[in-house]
Amino acid sequence: MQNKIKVIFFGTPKIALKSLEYLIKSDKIDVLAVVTQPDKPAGRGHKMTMSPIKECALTNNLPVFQPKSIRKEPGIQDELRKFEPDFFVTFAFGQILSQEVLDIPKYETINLHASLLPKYRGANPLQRAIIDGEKQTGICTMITELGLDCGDVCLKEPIDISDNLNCVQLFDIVAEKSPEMIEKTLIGLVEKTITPEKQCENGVCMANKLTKEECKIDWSKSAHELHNLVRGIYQCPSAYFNFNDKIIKVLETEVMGGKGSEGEFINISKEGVEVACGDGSLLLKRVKPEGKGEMSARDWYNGVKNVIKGN
RNA sequence: CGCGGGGUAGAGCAGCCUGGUAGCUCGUCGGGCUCAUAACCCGGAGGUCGUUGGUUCAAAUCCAGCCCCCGCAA
Repeated sequence: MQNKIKVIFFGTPKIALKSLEYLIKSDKIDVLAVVTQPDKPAGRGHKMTMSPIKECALTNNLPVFQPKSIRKEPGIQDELRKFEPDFFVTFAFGQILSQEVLDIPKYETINLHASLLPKYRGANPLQRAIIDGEKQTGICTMITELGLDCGDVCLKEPIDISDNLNCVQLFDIVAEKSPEMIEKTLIGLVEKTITPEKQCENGVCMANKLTKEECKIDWSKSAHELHNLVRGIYQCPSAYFNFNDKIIKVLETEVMGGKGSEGEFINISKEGVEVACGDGSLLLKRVKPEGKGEMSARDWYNGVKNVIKGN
């Protein structure tokens, strides 16, 4: 290949960071600019915080654009057009593009989506796949079209989900595998060795945003379902239940076969606290009570016993 | 100045309001019981109560400052 492929990278959270870094270092790709979400007040104290992608762009002296909504800001669109990019690359950007935006690059806009399309289109594909107990998910690169994750698929790579894999581990796997897939897709499209394929419309399902209600543990559900929920939303934002008016986040569990009334602590052991569910029981191994750090469920119970006695 | 919880033995907590011998569960060490045990019984070690200063005859406890950890919200 004679010339580097000129791209503008659209992304926001950490999962896309390795991809951006990789493309910047690549000798086949030239990253011209970065588009990311505006800085926002975040965290305790509401300090203004920039996205991980912006930080990376700044340290690499790349121009950064932060539209509130790229669709509604023709000024920024014009700026991007001036770079004469070959491609736009989007990865967890967090905004919907418009046709005017899609028309800017010489070739296409490609998007990376972490599911085996057409399954799990939308906001939370990784977490949804685990919550649903899927044994496999994957990563797709695709041609971006106006609908949500509905464009033709370029490359597809499956990822197995083992029984105890949590979403943070899965994020890491996706973050790790994505960079090369993006590069391959770009090169493949330029050299016409990749033919994008239409998605089969039969298997479409959506990965909707998680609601707060979904994150609360309902002990009438089966131990399997709850185990999947716990690992599916591990640390972000974590499944929880209430105890003594405190939120107790559950970080690690194991499915057991114990019996008892739903929500009852049926056994305390070195391994943790076993709680009866609608079907089977769930062994809580690691928890994080409100205001406290992460601890083993056994330690938590040791402390909480005191308070119950005191009441 | 977004709202809030917390820092006490290796771990998790109580005690603080109403100052006066620092306690509980677990772990650990030693001993006992037992065919055996992660179960039970007996005993031991282990804490300048985050830090600095103030009030007091006396501060984990009251007051002020500082450091650190975390939940909500965004």
